Amino acid sequence: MNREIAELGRFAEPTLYILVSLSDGPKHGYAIMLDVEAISGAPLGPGTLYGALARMEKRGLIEALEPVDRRRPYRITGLGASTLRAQLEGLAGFTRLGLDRLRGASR
Amino acid sequence: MNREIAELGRFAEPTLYILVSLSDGPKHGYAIMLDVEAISGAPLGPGTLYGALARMEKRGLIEALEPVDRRRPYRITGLGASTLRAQLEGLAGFTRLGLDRLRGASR
DNA sequence: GGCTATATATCGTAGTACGATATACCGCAG
DNA sequence: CTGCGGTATATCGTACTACGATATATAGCC
Repeated sequence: MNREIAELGRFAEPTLYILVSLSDGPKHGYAIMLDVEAISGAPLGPGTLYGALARMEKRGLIEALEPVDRRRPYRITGLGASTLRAQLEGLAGFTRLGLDRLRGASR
Repeated sequence: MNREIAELGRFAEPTLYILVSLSDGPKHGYAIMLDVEAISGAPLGPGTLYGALARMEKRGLIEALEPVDRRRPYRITGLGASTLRAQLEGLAGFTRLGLDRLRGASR
């Protein structure tokens, strides 16, 4: 049986990682990069991060706080938190279903 | 407090849904479409499906079986199954962490 | 014979991830 | 005091992808 593991390409979906990172409390971009890399294993480069942050702010998922020194912190909004919760619960159900099926509990 | 929920754009990531669908047993494209729509709620159109199937076969995650009538069934490979398991376990850990942080259990 | 469901396939567009690159400041070792 | 590595933000370009729209063909049914 094959024990190799392939990458699924673009599954990273930085938005969810960033939201989870910010659900811990406000952070600035560079801190989010380090946090996401710590919890996901995969590095989150600036090209991915700042594009995602701009999009998320435009959508009202996060909001920018007053800059401190060179840092531009972001905070998760109510919409961001409820969206994150809904997405995570959906994902949790999906992973449960998937793992059940893999265990052959379909019949 | 805002109770709205926003869509996260492209998070659907059909690859995982297709792998979960096939972990139930071999299926042909149209059956996968119906199955994925049933378990995810969101419809999976042919444009997304067949492109993803071709990519997945090229990557060795699934393999094509002998066509029966007009149906072209696919089966998940060993690599596909171990990849799916690893991805789901990673996702399960991530959702747990995220929901814990949302509950404020970080300290 | 026409409508709906089954079934696969392709094209185009818009959007996105991500590496690469650039800039600037800070602390510190040498 | 100079160079280097870490901190911090920003942008550009490329390649990839999701997904709606469209096309085609068959089978069953009313």
